[in-house]
Amino acid sequence: MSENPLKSRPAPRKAPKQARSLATVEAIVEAAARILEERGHEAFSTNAVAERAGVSVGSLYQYFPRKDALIGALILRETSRLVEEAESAADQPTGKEALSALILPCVEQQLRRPALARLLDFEEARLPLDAATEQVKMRFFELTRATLLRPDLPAQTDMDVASRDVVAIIKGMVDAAGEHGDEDKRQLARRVERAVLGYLNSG
Amino acid sequence: MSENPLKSRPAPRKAPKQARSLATVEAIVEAAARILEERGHEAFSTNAVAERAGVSVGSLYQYFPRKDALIGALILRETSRLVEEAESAADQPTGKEALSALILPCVEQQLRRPALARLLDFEEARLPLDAATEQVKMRFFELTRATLLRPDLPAQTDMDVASRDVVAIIKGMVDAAGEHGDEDKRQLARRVERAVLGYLNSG
DNA sequence: CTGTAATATGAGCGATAATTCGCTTTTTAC
DNA sequence: GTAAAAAGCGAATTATCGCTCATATTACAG
Repeated sequence: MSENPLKSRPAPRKAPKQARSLATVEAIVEAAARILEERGHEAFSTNAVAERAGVSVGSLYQYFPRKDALIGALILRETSRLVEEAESAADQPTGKEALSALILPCVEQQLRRPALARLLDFEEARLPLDAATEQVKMRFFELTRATLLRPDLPAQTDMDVASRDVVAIIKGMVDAAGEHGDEDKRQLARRVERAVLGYLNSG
Repeated sequence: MSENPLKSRPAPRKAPKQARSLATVEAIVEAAARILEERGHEAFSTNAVAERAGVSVGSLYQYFPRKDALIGALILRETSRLVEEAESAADQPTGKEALSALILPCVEQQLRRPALARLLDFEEARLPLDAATEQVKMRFFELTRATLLRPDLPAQTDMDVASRDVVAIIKGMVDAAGEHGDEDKRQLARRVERAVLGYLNSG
């Protein structure tokens, strides 16, 4: 009755218990990242990832139930890092500073590994995400929303729409910059702030 | 000497001469679009496209030298349509109206077939585009640039950067809207205009 | 030291899918 | 009508790749 008719459940594999296997899992995830960013989705095969990680395919399948789980793990890793850095927004004295503290991590994340960031952004829309990832994403949205509520920023009529728009503006500009190539971190961050503040002010 | 060692040339296949084959080519391209937007990259196989188009794989390969050429044709088709509609920007009396005339087609294109638009946008970065497509894309960029030069819009210090940013803001917001689902065309267009004007004004 | 649990291995199964090619059918030109 | 060109066909070829499993190695508890 609780079986899987066609599409199988998330199928949680073995969790690493010893230090050795923890290192294996990390190596696999990082290998997946490198293959994706260097050679794209096309070359992204489980065999390629295993080889690059210096382990066997069998080991890979002990910790990741299917190929897509690798991408899932990557999304979780990268999103968690972004949100951790963005948490500092909550501590800023003014809304304007909080906004900067929100934007800078996005810019840094994107410029650090542009190809990877862009690709994962796309996969995020395609893959069903697990609860943990969904929660981290939600947290970022909440941080944005709370920032827009700061008293020194112009009030918005619909906070949900405004939050989505702001996130979309950031994502769009930062993505384009990653595609275009060489960009100065500070300059880009300043331009994104300009765009977002411009949007908020003209509400 | 003029041979292809490993990666073959664009390999131009037969061009359709009769009405029958023209219809075949169109059916194939549209089938490719439908498979991509309905079932994603995963299900996008030449056999699936041929079947959906009601032709044989052999026929498909008479007009498209390889699988990717299907996506290339789709990108050209969609981009051309967008640019055609955006041409009206040049005829607008004011810069503000020209900006609207630039933004509206983007919004319409995206909301018409959101999944397809998003996917092609991603493929555009992955695939090497032919000269024709490159030229159409350039034309859109030029239209944007010319619009930003209108005297009633605030002057920008770096027109290239400003143009890229504006395109990025449009793309980002419109993409997010397509992902989010139900959106009102007019409302979305108005919000994008707000964002772009806000950006331009705070320069 | 020894038994057991954890971890690692990689050849190979089964499935899918890109592309070709010899052939048939349809259209056009005369 | 007929020959040649254009269009269409789809089984067969070839290759790749996701994933499993029977087996080997390593770590750890007592």
